[in-house]
Parts: sequence; structure tokens; C-alpha cells
Amino acid sequence: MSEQAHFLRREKEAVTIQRRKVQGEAGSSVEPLQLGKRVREIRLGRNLTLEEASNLTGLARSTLSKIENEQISPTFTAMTKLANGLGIDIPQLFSPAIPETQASGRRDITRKGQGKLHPTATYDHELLAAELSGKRMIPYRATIRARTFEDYPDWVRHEGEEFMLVLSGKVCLFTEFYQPVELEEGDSAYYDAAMGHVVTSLSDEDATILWVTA
Amino acid sequence: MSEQAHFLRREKEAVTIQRRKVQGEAGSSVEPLQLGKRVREIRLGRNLTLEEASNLTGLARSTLSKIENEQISPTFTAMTKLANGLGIDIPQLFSPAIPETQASGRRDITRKGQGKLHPTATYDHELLAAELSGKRMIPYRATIRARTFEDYPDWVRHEGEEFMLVLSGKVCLFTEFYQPVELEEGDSAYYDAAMGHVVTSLSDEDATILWVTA
DNA sequence: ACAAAAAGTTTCCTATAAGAAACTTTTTTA
DNA sequence: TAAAAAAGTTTCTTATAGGAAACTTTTTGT
Repeated sequence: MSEQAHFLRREKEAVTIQRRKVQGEAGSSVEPLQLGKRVREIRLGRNLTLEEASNLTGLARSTLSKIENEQISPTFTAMTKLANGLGIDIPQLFSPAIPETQASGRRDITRKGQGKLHPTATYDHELLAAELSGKRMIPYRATIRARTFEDYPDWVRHEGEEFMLVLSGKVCLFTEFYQPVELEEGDSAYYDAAMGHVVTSLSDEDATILWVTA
Repeated sequence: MSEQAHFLRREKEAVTIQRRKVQGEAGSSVEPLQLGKRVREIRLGRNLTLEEASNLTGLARSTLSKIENEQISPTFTAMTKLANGLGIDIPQLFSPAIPETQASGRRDITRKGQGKLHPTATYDHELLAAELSGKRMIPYRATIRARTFEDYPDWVRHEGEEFMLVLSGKVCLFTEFYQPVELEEGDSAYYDAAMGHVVTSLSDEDATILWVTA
């Protein structure tokens, strides 16, 4: 159902790619949630063949085909395999499909170092995508000053979930109920933000972190 | 998200953080999804008998019993009926059971390169925080192969919003309704995922991107 | 405690999901 | 183009889910 991504397509290859969609409309009205359609989108989005998807999920090629064509209603077991194998977000499969027409279109690009700044005592916050309001996620880059160990703050707590990725340096993540962990460049963490949390620097240089809050 | 303002505290509070519950490194193993147990909890929580639940969901009393006793793996259809009839939160059913002791918060650490891999033709997906399901955000690191310009896939579209940050290399972000943009290391973008989008590499080496979907 | 009713489980049968392999269609290669 | 390969679909079979009703256990009322 996706349109074709015409623009940057290079001639001969282009044709190849156009051919992908247009499977039977298969208007199975039984399931208002077009599970199969979505699974297919996800698989194709990852450029996988049924064969490859089969290997990843442990489900038979034919089974996948039938799921995608809405010929069967997969079991919980099958769906779990799907989710684990393809990295599918299950909740999404249970929500109503997005009408094509509703394709809205907000976009905001933030260049390196061009975010909106919020300097504070220990962290520096650089808000990304600050132009867009009403976002589901709030991304920002934080700079953790070197060795702020002694005077780091109390637990931070707030609604939602938080993801962080260490971009440089070495930090220590403290979260309530868990052991502190050291995180280096490339390491990431995901946690409930209602749980107390705090990050401190462990390196001689400042550490930078990408943070996304939902 | 009011997480600022906590930094001003000092010394004496520092102690606070030392004492936190000792708890093994979380969520690293795949726990059995105790679907049935959870369904039962929910039903009983609502003070419903199987008979009543049956009326609400349209599933047979016996079927419900078997689901709760983990004797069968319900189909997508059945799960939808369950969810609609009992107001069950599907994501929860797919998350590993949370031990009581850590009920107050979930956390998942993913080390660099240790995420769950999803190799595909053009991108490599490394799922982060893969142990946690039912998340509001799905973070992953993608490797965009060098010059995959010609054979990238069709528009990708899905529900939600997406944030991306270029970790290395140089890529081109195509989004429907907008001009393509070149993004280099440190640049980021935020957009509605229902809008067609695709990323290709522009550099000689592979590019890596952090992606977060909500 | 006893019956009766209600709640829950199991059995048995039918419908349907899952897998293997045959078959069809699409894409690639020469 | 034709032939081969790859991708996808369908068929056939087996395993298992879903529903009706019998059966068992628990609760309620006297």
C-alpha cells in the first residue's frame, strides 16, 4: 500500500522495486485490525523474504504467508515468535491501522550542536527537535560534567519511560531497585522514569548522552 | 517532563543513593510469559466469573479456562476478544512477568553491539532493550550499508513518531512531502512515521543511526 | 452437615492453525 | 527471450484451538 519512493530511484533498479506491493486487497473484513498487512509491511520494511523471516521467527514460510494474507489468525505463541524474530511491536498490531490519507507530515531536523540549550549546574541539556510541539518523545543531548560524583542530585522521577545512549565518555547510571551500572560509549539503557534515576560522569572528560523520554 | 531542578542538592543527599535495593541485573533472560496467569489475575481483579467473562468476550467458558490454565495458546482473534471484552492491556501480556520484588520499575541495559540483531539487505537492525516489551518507545541502532542508494525499499510507514540521530557516517533522509536532507554525525531528525520515510547511506563506510520509535 | 447452586475443569468433537512439500509467479541470468 | 533461481502461494496433513456439554470442585443457604 505504500506509494512508491520514486524520487531517488535509479532507472533499471527502479522497476524492480515497484513490483513489490499489490498483493490481493484481501478485504477480510473479519479482522478490523489488518494484522497481516502490517506484518508484511514490517517484513518488507526490513527487506526480508519469507524465507529469511521464517528463519528468524521459526515459523514456516507458508504460515507467514498465510498470516500476511489474513488467511489465518496466529496464536499467541506464533505472535510471540513473530515479535521476537522480527522485532515487531505487538501493541501496534492491536491498534487500528492508520488510514493512508491520514499521513500527516511533521518533520524537524536538528543539526549537531544546534539544539535549544538549557545549561544547568551539572548537566547541559540540548533539546532536539525543539520546533515540534506535542511530540510523544522528547529527545535531548545531555553533557554530564566530569566527576560530578560528589554532588549529584537526588533521585529524579517522573511519569513515562526513558531511553538513554552514551555518545561519549563513561557514566554511571543509578536506578532505584537496581545496582548502579557503568555505561560506556555505545551502551544504552531503558527504564521506567517513575523509578528514581540519576546519571553521573566517571570520566575525566565530560560525557555526552542522548536521552529520549516518552 | 520536569527533571531539572534536582541538581542543586549536594553532599548530604549523596548518601541517599548508596542504599538501593540489591537486585540482579535485570531482565536478561527470557521469562515465560505467563499469559494465563495474568489473564486470570485481570479477570479476578474485576470480580468476574468465567461465565461473565465469557459473555463479555464472546469466548466459551471452557476456552477461557484453558487459556488461564495455559492449556492452549489463544489466537490473535481470541486475544482481541479478550482485550476488548475485559479491557486487557495487550502489551502487558507480551512482557515477561515482572517479579514482585521489582514491580516498581523496569530497567534494561544493552551494551554496545549486544542488542538483538536483525540483519537485512540494506539495514542492519540492532534492537536495544529487547528484553523489555510493552515499551512506549522502540530504540534500535541501524547500520546503513554504504551506498545502498539503488536498492533501498519502498516508503516505510507506520503508526507513531520517530526520532533518529546519526551516530556515524553520512546519510540521506527522505521523507514524503519534504526535500531529502543530508545528515551527518550528530545531526538528528524527528518526524511522523505515518509519513513515508527512508534512509540511505551517502558515505563510503557504513553509517550508523540511532532510531527511536514511539 | 447436607443439598443445591455456582464456579471451574475436562472431555469430546469440530474448526482451524502450523508445517512440509508441491505448485505458481516473479525476478534474475545468460 | 528462455531457462534457472528465488519468492510467494496453495494444498495436504497433523496438531491444536474453540465451543458444547458432561463432570468436578467450591460456595451458599438452611
